[in-house]
Amino acid sequence: MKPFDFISAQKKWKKQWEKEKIFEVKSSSFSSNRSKNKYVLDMFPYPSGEGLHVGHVEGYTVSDIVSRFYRMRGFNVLHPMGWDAFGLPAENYAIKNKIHPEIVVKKNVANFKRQLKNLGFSYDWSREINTTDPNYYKWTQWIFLQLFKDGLAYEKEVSVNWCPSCKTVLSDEEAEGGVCARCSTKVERKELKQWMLKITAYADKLIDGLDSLNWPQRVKTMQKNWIGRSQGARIQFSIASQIDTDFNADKSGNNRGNQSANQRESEFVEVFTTRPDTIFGATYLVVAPEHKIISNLKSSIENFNEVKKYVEKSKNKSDQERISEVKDKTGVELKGIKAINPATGKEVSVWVADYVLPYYGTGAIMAVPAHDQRDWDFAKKFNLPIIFVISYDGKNVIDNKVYEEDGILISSGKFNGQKNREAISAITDFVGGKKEIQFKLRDWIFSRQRYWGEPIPLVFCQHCAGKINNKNEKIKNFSKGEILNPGWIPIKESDLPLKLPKVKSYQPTGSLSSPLAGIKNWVNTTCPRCGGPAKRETNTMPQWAGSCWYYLRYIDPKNNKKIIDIKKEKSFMPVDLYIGGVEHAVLHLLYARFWHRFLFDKKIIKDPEPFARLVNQGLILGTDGEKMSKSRGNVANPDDIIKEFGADTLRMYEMFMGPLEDPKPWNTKGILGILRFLNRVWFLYQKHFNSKTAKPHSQKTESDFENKFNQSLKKITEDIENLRFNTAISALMILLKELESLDYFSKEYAQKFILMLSPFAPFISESIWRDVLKNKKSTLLSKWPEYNLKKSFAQTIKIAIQFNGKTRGVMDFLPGTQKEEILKIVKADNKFENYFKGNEIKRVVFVPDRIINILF
RNA sequence: GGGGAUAUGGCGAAAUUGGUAGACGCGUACGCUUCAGGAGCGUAUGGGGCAACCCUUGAGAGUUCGAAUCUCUCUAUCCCCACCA
Repeated sequence: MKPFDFISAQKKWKKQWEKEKIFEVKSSSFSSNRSKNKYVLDMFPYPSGEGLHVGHVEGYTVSDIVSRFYRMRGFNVLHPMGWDAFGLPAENYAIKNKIHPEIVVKKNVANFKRQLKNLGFSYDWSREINTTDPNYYKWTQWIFLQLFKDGLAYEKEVSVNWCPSCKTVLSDEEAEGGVCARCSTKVERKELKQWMLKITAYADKLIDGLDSLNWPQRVKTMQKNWIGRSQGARIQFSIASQIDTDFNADKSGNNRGNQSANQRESEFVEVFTTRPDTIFGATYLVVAPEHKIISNLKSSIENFNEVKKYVEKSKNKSDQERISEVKDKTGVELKGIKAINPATGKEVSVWVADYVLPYYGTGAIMAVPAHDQRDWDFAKKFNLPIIFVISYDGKNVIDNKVYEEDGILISSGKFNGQKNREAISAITDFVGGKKEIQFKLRDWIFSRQRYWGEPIPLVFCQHCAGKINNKNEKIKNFSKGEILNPGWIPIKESDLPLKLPKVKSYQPTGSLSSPLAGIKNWVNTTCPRCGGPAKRETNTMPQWAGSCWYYLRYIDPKNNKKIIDIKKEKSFMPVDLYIGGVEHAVLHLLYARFWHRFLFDKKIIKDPEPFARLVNQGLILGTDGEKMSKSRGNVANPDDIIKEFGADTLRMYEMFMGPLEDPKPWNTKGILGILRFLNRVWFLYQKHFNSKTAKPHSQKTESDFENKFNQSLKKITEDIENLRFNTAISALMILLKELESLDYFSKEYAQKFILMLSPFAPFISESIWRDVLKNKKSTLLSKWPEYNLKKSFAQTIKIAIQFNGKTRGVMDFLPGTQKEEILKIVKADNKFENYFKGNEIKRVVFVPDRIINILF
């Protein structure tokens, strides 16, 4: 007999399935009850030139098995696919080869699609989307406009990575290690006006929303840490300057910003702390190099030149350099000025140091060296005073190292003797502090100085800017966004999409703007408000934008009136199962949740969270146990494996490798096990059901077999529900052995077994199902077999016989056999004679259907 | 520095969630079959011992009739965040 011909089966069924359109979800599903529907989603790929990776295959096989399983159980399953095709690689390729990114993307998409179809994935291709399609990014731009109108988009000076040799802005990934990824030149920092999205406005909702989600704990924790909510207080330290008359805070801009010109208050520094309880031990202040106090008190700072030098140096430091200094902190004292500790009333020195971050809290801290490691290090280095205010027993301190634990307050005036945590609130009030919650999360930098992205649909109009800035003008016709960003006017929604213009060169312009800035007739336009001359925004959106909402568009991909019909959205959202790599634990999954929450608040959609259940597949490593990479030469290519062993074999092997979420090394030999298994299935059906080779048989199926079959069916059903595919496959293998040992193989069980195999190995299953067993419709349109619970138990049960806790034998019993009866049989068995000799039974531990443990 | 995860044969891994440790697969050995090929089938396969038995789930302790599983103390590896006040 010839082994199964995978290649021609793949060809045949691929075509047939397409013709029968069996992967398309019924349109009536979109008006049906949510409980009848399932939404199984993959993280859509970036269509790179390399094609599909075995890691993609892992995730996509999981979602395909689950989709097929649910379909066979009678659900309407939405299982779509699309392309996240904006972004750097295509642009870089375009620069190098002078080919339009659109052409490159088209080619890569075609290749990916070919590969996905070869694997038999049951995607509904009629809902395919592409983030670079103007009909799609029209709505990405539309969402941006809603965010803008609501005041959630604003412009801000941000420092960016700049490569002086390539003359271009670099992303953080391109600037890793402080050098340009392309030319290894040292990366510089440059200040640039960028669009920001106010994701911080959603910080609370994004943390609180996590509770309701069935996500891996580690991803939830990562998001929580990333958002970084912490309870603390703002406390003011007033500044005493020796040259008080030189103050001119208002002229140079006050750091509180809104004081009137005449009313001069003395300068102060506001700090943020989570530990107001330690304030009596605050022996100095540290401000970030960017802190306004430095320029405000310029003339009071005696060593201003030295300070200025330090500030300049810090600004040019890469993140890498800053991190390498964690152990050895740098800083300069602001000589000539002192701050007053509001708790003790004593003068403390003020320092500038770049270990204080400008964007967190107030950009200034009170340093309590006795109880904070960083402050301790800094104080030791610069010989600053250290005062212990928490003691483990209220009396003594160990003064040769930092004490970070809780305890009893000392040297803290009227708070002495209290537990430090319990005194936080009272001490905050005592020093006039304001309780506040701070987040680590920073607003989302949304501009990219690139060509290959969604154009930002705004124009700048000088005339409108003047109107908004003129206080006498009535500005109530303007949106929040327009008032927040004077001069920036959104283009009309009816003019969307704002298409990317063709450009001659994708080469960076060398200035800080995108290649779009060079297209004069595109940049120059008219203002949608006043009709006057205006200029378009030339930056584009980041790659994350398109992936923030693509899962919504699959539900209603052709709607050109609305982003999505809420009625349709209701019948499929939230996503039942979302599968992808952990690498998106924070960025993509947080940005998507942010946009989703916003759309929810705007009542465009009905559910506040997009992904009810998230699963991360584990990384597939090379045969050497290392991460697969070209340079290591340990990359397994799906195309090669499909050619040699077949798509079913690849799918099943990847599922058999180990638990879904664990990292797993590739083993080329291991594939053979699956190949053998599938061929044995093929031979079994040839033997029994091929009209030329099959022999007639007449026996009835034994009831013992029925029980074994039902047991396997139950296990496989439950394993698929719990995404435990490795053990499901092992159960299929055991079952196959059972089937091979049968003389008579009834058609009923032959059918059931193939249906059970079909989600894993759709091609061979379809061949057997339709060509050998002569069924008309696909396995996918057939019902998943139901197990008979009564028959899913073994007829006899093995019970372990233990003496003094050690297993000495195993015996078969009927399920539910009583303790006394088992004991009688064990005693009568001469195998165990020796154990009873000369011993008196003290106790018998019995677990029904499991063990009997006889103790002497 | 903080957070999270993992650790079981030569290898990938199972273990009904406290009840026969090593299912299933790979590899290996021996045998069978064939016009010999990296094919197919069968048997064996954690370690030690002739044996009855003993040892064995990263190391060490504890709880229990019974621990891979629970508790404590270590060790190693991996991932994420990283001067967040």
